[in-house]
Amino acid sequence: MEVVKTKSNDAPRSMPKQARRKQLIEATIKCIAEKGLSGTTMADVTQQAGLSMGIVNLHFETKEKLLIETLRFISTEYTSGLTKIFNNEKLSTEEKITSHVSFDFSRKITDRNKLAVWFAFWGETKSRPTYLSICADYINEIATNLTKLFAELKDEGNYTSIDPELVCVCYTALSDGLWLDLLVTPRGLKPDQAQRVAMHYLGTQFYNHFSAEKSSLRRN
Amino acid sequence: MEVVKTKSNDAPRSMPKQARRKQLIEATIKCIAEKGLSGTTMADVTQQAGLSMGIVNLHFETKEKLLIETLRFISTEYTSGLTKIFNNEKLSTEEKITSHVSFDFSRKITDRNKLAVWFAFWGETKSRPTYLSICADYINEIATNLTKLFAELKDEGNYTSIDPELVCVCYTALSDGLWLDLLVTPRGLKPDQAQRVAMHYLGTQFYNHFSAEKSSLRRN
DNA sequence: ATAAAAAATGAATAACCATTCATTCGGTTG
DNA sequence: CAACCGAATGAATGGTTATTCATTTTTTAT
Repeated sequence: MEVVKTKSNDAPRSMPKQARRKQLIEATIKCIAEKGLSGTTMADVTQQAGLSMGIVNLHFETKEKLLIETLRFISTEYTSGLTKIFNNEKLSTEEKITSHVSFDFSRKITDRNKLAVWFAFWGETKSRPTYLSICADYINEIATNLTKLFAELKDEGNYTSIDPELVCVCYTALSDGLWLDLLVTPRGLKPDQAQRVAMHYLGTQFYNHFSAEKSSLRRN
Repeated sequence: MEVVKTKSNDAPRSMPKQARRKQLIEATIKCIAEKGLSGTTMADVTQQAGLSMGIVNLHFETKEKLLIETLRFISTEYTSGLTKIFNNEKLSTEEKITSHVSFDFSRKITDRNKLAVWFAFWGETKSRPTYLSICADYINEIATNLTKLFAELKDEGNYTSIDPELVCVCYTALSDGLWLDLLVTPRGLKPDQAQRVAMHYLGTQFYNHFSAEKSSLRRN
């Protein structure tokens, strides 16, 4: 058990409250991965968290709000990771792009529980526009940033026939598809192989920067 | 109303029975698209079909079985379309590949209702392996066929450094990601633009066959 | 035309599940 | 130590929904 320091009178109660919320969100992620979005009940979540039935309504008011906060949680985790890379002054354009790709296929992001949550929500966006509205902003921001990076690298490398926007759309769709692959066929591609596939595509565009020499699927 | 000929005594009752099943499956597709997998009730489906409550249990025994048959229906529709192309003796390898891509982004396949069903099920595969097992066979078959086509085109065009398997994985992930895009942001890419993105990638591999001249996103 | 069989209906049932709230718990304060 | 207060509990509630099946309607066979 953690000992929570309540000496300070600035944020005494809010800290433990946030911790509870995070605990419940993490329980929710696990439940969605194990039982699906439709199969996840309040009883499941609270039991997974080792707490009692009423706790979710106490902290989130409603099941739907818990789900929304869960989606927001993984969205924020993803976006903030990428924003950090994009704003890192120490990295060159090329390094930012490779960092972006590495992040996309890092353990944190390709965790199958989280991927299950992503796709559970994507599968419901048509019927529940709220889910989409949570992600819409970050999707646009990431696309804008990534397109900028591709445009910069195009200039730096004197590539003439590259369409940065097209490359961004293509890369984004490719990584979405690779995530789906990682989720549904865990016996197939492994994250590092998926990353190599993504780099293989970027290698076709920025051939002087991302050599395709080692992008084979068959690797020791 | 259709007039069903029941003269023949070989398959008299089975025809109308199949028709009912198809009617219910189509109602299910619409409901899943409109209300999500978790939000789709028996009452919704039967009402959508203009029939009475008990009808699903009569024809499918159980809700779960209806869902499984619905997934099987769209899987079969997709696979049989591709198989027809692959087995069409009149088409050259190049034509088979372009037909494959055209099919992937045809109206029939990019119908947002059907895409919603696809991703609704993908979002639940981790918790319900049955859903995956329905698709596992066809996924493998399609990958095998497509890899073969890429290998053939590689030989025909004397491309030296192409890895057909890698290209197949990359193309497949790319089209999955583009479908997701078509589903969640219908204001964004249109099917024909998505198809151009897919061809843009193939153009990077088979540059002598699939010219990249008109793969820009911005098109009248 | 009539009987028999099949298909369809929809009210009733039973299971499930989100939410509520009276009560308990644990810690802080005076 | 006693009074207080927010956090947590979990049994009870009420709404929802899959499934059943006795009855009705339609089709087929004689």
